[in-house]
Amino acid sequence: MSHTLGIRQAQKQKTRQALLDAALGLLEHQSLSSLGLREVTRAVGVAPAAFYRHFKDTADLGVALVEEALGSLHETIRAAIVTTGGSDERIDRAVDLIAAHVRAHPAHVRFIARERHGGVAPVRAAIGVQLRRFADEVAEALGADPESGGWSAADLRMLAGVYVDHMVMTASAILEAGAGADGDEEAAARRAEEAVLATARRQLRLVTLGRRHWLD
Amino acid sequence: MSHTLGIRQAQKQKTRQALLDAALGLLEHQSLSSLGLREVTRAVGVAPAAFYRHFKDTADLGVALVEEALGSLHETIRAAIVTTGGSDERIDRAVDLIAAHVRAHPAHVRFIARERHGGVAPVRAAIGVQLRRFADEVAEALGADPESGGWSAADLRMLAGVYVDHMVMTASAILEAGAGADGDEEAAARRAEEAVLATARRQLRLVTLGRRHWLD
DNA sequence: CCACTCAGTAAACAGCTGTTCGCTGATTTT
DNA sequence: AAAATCAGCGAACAGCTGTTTACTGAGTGG
Repeated sequence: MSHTLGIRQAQKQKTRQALLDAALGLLEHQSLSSLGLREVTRAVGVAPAAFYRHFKDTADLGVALVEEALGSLHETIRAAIVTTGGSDERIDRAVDLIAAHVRAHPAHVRFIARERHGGVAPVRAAIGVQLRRFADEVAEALGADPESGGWSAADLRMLAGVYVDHMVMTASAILEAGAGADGDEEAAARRAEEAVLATARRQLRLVTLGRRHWLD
Repeated sequence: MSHTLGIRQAQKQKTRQALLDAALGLLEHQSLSSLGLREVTRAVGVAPAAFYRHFKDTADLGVALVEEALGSLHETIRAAIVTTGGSDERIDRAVDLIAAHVRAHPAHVRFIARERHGGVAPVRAAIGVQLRRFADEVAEALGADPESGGWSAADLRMLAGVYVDHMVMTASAILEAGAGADGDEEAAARRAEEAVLATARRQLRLVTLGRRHWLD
């Protein structure tokens, strides 16, 4: 789509991506707040000073990770939104999409869940902005649904917030379920994950029922 | 209620509490994962080595903080549970209780929200256990409610989970609302907090509606 | 072809970290 | 009154941290 960037810029972006990937890996067992610059460069195999060619901070790197992580989530959300059919089918599909997303990008999901309320203010803010954007998008889609006739914009926004929050919580819960029995008991992990999905479906059904009787 | 402990043990517990308080203060702007042992002792005005007389780790200190923070929350939850009256009154009271709790223990709420998905495994586990305990308690109370006739134990547990999760999320949102416009604009902070509370009430009303029509 | 740009290097800086050691002196126990 | 306990101290340890510096050498554009 664009100017094939020179081999120099290509190499630079490759290193940048390597830094992001290494950081994401290191963040599996710690918070961004304690991620060291040297730690990241060491994992990539690059001099500490090279870090400054790409980011000014580990917080800066964190913000870049937010873009990456929520960029992929955005596609999943759009896919869930455009789903048609009865409410049960839509719920099943939404939960399946979330589960698939967690399976495809576990580190991204962990990062968002961990840093959403984390100790690094710019990262928290970036996540907040994006999630609010998602909620606006969902609210707009809900407004287009004939089932939402008579709903105020504020109520639609409130409902959308419930859906987005529930999605993030569910994604994190799926992750925990997989990590809890990891190692020798893969079957137990599968069962725990299925239990999380079943609960998530029931919770969505509860919300959908409330939605249906909102205007009484 | 107990043996008046000697002046030695009293002094020890005083130092221990000072360490906990100092840590809680330092955790306003960072995650437990990056909290240093020396940092805490320096804030208290005590030698680094003294730390080991009370905790073996900062993770260990974190677990102690979980007990403290969720101990106070537990009382608030019990107060919310025993509330009687129509559903709207119960919702208003529950939201008011949460708001009061956040005002009384902001650092505790921040700690729990931050470390619930944080980078320190033992602390995450401790929070998970306690929140699950709270949910069980809520589920039991819901089961005693005549409005829950015909509900399965699993469904009651699912509903309780929604309530507990929503409470934690709301508490954290109240905190953010207060911090967002802090400093020169106290009026704006009040308005932002009231908006959060209004949304929380509507969300609870939505869930209550779903609950009422669950058995259709 | 040649001047220039600039991603990544190696070294050095002061300052921080967790942990261990033997010690002190007030409190407790015998 | 003598003996034992033990919370807190101060010093030392190796190893880590972020940041700056002058540098190299491959890639670029006129």
